[in-house]
Amino acid sequence: MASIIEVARKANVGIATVSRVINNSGYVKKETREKVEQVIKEVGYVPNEIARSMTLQKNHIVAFILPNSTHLFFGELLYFVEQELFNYGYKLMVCNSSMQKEKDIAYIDLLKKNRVDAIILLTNNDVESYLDKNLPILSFDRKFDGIPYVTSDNYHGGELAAQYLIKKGCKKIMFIGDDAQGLHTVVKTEVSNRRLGFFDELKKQNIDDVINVEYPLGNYIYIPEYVHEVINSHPEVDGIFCISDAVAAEVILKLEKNGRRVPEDVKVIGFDGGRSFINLGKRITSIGQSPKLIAEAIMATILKFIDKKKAESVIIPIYLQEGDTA
Amino acid sequence: MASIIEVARKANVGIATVSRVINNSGYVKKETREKVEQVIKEVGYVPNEIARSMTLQKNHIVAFILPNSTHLFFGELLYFVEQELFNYGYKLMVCNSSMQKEKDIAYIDLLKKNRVDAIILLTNNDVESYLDKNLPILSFDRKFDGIPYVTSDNYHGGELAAQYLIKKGCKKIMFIGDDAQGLHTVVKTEVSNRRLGFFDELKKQNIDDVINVEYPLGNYIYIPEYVHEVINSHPEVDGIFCISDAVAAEVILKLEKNGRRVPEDVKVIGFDGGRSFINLGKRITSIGQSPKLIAEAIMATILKFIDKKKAESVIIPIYLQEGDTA
DNA sequence: TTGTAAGCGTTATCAC
DNA sequence: GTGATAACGCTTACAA
Repeated sequence: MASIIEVARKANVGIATVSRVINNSGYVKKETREKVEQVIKEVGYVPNEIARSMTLQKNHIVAFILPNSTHLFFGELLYFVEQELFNYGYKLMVCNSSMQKEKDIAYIDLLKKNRVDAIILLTNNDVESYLDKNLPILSFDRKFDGIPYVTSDNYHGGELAAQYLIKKGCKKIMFIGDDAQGLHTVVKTEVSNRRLGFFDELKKQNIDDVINVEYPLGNYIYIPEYVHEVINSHPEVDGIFCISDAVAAEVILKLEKNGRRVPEDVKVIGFDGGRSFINLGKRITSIGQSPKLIAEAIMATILKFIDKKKAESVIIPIYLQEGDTA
Repeated sequence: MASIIEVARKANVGIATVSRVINNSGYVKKETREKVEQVIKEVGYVPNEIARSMTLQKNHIVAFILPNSTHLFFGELLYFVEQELFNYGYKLMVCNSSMQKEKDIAYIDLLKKNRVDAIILLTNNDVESYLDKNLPILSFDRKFDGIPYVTSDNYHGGELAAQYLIKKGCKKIMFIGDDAQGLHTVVKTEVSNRRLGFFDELKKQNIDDVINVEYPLGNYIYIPEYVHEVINSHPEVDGIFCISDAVAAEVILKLEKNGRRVPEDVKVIGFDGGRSFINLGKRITSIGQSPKLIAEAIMATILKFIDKKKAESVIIPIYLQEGDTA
């Protein structure tokens, strides 16, 4: 494949001139430029980004490490992140960890070697010790020491969920989630604030007797069997807040299988929003996160990294998304 | 950041020796190796992949250009492709074209500059003239001149759909799809074989009077309003094959809104399978494609590119996935 | 076993 | 305006 040297030779100019032409930098006489451009076309020259990255110490690649791009919300976030990056001339490398800590780590190592311009990290694993503080890493939904993060306003989301269930007349309330604030898992995630906001708001409204069902993090979708048993053993419950729409969907399915109508008998509200509306059944009432706003905040953080400015953590507003289940 | 030279100096060896150590290549005396490894740890040296790519003319990056990673089937395919690549030591760059031809082209250009080791192309746009035949490009579901492709056995899928509807007793049958074989769109896709196999099989079973509803490709999800009108104007139809599960979902929703029960009054069968099962309503009966098998075939093709062997096109088997709608 | 040096394809500095 | 040339960090003959 033709290199800049070949172009320079055929155009009877120095390589610096060719470089100036392709980058539109510095002064080049009009005729020289035209001559060079013609040769470029003739030999089908395409600049080599790898060599460019080498000199510039910058490859315009950003990596996104996430548990699973097929998870509806994560996948949507991925899409918007890619759009933002494209608009700013960056490419996206996708790294599915499949929830495995070893894969998180393998990817972090890999990306260090690849000198990517930034890493977006979305994980529930305790990888703090692998995170170089002066590497351009930002995290979504997780706090790691010295690493800026972007997250939705999970606490307020919890409050909204509580308010909504109460407004709808629920008396006996339950929370179901795979998040454990250190009880079962090591890492404390921002997601646990959903539960905190929810419980705080209930207390504020004088509801203390709330059933809290937590279980160790799995694959974000399926719920351990015993959780369903717990639900069944509480027929008095008439309002449930689930940590995600995926969990809400599972819960609703089981409730209806056991003859309890949603929302007539039990109201269920989830978290995430967006695409949970695209399905053949009920639309899940949910606390919505905006993947677009989140992607924009992530991009802004990355640009700060690139400008060598200090990046602050950001909290993105959430909203209630009314559906058919609460 | 420390380079190989710094390590060499501090370990009192040549850079070639350091290179041998980090790549486990060639002979290195045990003590020398240990000394070098110790220095590497001390200075926190991480090999620079960019420089490595430069020398090796190979960057271990594969790019996947696709319309939209949030599309359920595409997203799932993306996930499996990434897994395959990871297992073989390759990284994945994701390029969402959002169905826009200009973005397809922009990405193809970008990837030429980046000298990626392979490009997986999934598009409905006519980008043939931008496809360098000696570039390592493979396509999914589309035939481009001189480019190997991987696709599901769409034709047989169509046949299966026909057989199933007939078996279920359907008499008046309709096909709905956004694929146009040149009627509306420029590119002939492999997907059009779904329709061909379907019609051929019906004819074989002496059903000739089939209603064919086609419309220009949109975003894979929403259907033009007039299609719904066509459906309504044919109350005699009792079996519908839709080009995808996304389309089937739309169709089922509208049918039920208009008081026609699925599958009691009308049986509907889609195409894609897999995740359409995860929702709060009926599971769509579908002709399933296996993203895992497809990803494996794609990986095999990429390995052929890398080995400079000739890559043949591959057709992946499909299967019937019974659900609640037919 | 190990070290030297060429080469990979750019950009940028500095003369001219 | 333009052209040498160093530098980026690595791999790999080739020599020792």
